[in-house]
Amino acid sequence: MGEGAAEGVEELNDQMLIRRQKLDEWRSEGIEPFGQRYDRTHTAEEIRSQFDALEGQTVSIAGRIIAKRGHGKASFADLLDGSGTIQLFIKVNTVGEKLYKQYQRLDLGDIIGVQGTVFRTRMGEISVEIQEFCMLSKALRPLPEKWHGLKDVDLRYRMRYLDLIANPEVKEVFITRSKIIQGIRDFLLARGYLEVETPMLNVIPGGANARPFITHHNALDMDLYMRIAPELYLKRLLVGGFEKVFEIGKNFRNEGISTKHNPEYTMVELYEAYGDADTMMALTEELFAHLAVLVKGTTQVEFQGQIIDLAPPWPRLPMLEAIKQYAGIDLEGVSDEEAVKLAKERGVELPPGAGKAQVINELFDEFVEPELTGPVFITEHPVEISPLAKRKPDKPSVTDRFEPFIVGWEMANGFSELNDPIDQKERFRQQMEQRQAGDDEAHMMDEDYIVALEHGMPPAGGLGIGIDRLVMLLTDSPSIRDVLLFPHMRPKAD
RNA sequence: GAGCCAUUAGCUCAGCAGGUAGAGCACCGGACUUUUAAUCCGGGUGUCCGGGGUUCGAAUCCCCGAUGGCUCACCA
Repeated sequence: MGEGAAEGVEELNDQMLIRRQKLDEWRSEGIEPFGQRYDRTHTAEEIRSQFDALEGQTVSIAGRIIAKRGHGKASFADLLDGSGTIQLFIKVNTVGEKLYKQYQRLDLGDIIGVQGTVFRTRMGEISVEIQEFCMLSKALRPLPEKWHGLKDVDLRYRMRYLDLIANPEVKEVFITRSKIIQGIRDFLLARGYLEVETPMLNVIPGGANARPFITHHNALDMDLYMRIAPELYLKRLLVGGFEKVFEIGKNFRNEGISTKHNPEYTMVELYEAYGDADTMMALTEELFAHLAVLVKGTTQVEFQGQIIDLAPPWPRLPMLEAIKQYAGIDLEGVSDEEAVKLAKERGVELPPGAGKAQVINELFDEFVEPELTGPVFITEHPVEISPLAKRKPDKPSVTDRFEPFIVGWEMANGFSELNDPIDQKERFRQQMEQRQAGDDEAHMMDEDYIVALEHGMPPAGGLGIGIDRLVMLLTDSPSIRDVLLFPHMRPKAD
């Protein structure tokens, strides 16, 4: 991308040519259209909110011209800055012929600095009457259409800056995203958590069942993996004596792209020594409700027409009970063979060699998950699909794990952390078997992590929350691309 | 990865019983000293996504490809 333009291969359309001509006109008058620092006294929003104090005063503002309305010897324009828009007014007998002519040369999209007087027009619009203005940046390409905005989703994602200019509501989503992430950080810091950073380049990718991206380190001449989760590093920190840690950052998973999946996505993972799954469920409820109030002012959240109340406490539903309830199949005490038979009777496809754990997983995904408007905690996942979670003391075939579901999506994942190194090694061994059987998402063996556990890790609760989905929920965005500034796109080949 | 749909001017979209393209905004020229989707007069600025094919003739029909959207599959 950009090669063509850089080499001047790209053809200029009439509007681009005219804007380049205007660039030359500015320069022929000794004015550099790509200007310097500009000291503003106010933003557009401040002028509007502080109008009573500012009326008749001289202010300096800066921004992008997004509309012009000419009336011969007087003109109006709309100036957009980071706070919003403000109307500009200019009269030839105030500024003189020369400046007025220069004003008329301005194109939509140009960025200017304005010194002028605050006043209200006959129609009641708070405005700034230009006394002086200067060029800060010349726009060499036209903006998208003012009324319909930029609709082409391909262009919106590829040229997000235009989307942000043309569709102001898009900005709001990303402001909310920032508030949510800051809200999570504040919430955890206030509870004594320490924010840490762990490697994104991994020798052994762990902490999740997923296919990783592979990259290469030249000096070491070795392949490295982009992390699929920070979990195993964060738990090493529990061994080291940090008792409450969290990390906010990207995970990378080499899997499909959809309205709910982007190859790189943002997670918060946190671990609390001496806690357990119950500690984490309580924290999850509180955090979600807190964030909803922070960005919406209420725990009642509307998503695509349905109202979800995030106020704690959320119901807890063991996986087998959920399957009984939604699929009408009771797997309690059922053998592997019987479980597989029951699933096949319901038309569920299973990989060869699947056992009861896979049956539970498949039945849950197919019959239960879409029904979970929630919020609800699904608990007691089979040990086979939870290789890093502690077993329930009274029920060793399942783990002390939970996943909150809202609007049918898995929003997070948490459990009491497995701190028995011998059990952990055995779990890894089973994962390796699955790997050898062709499951390339099964966990890899991490001997170094076992060694860490052998030094003693306190019992702990752990939690990972998919921040993108959380932002989707709280901004009523149906696609993950709407909450990512630059979602992954194929390069445009032409 | 599979299916369906889309791609026409800078932007938003018409045009698709096959006769080489139109509108609004933007842009260009002109008028206009309080407009706000300003208005009025004049001007269409185009690789109809790309490449083949059918046809006297293709934006339109067929095939291949590119990109995007949705659905499904895998996952969070």
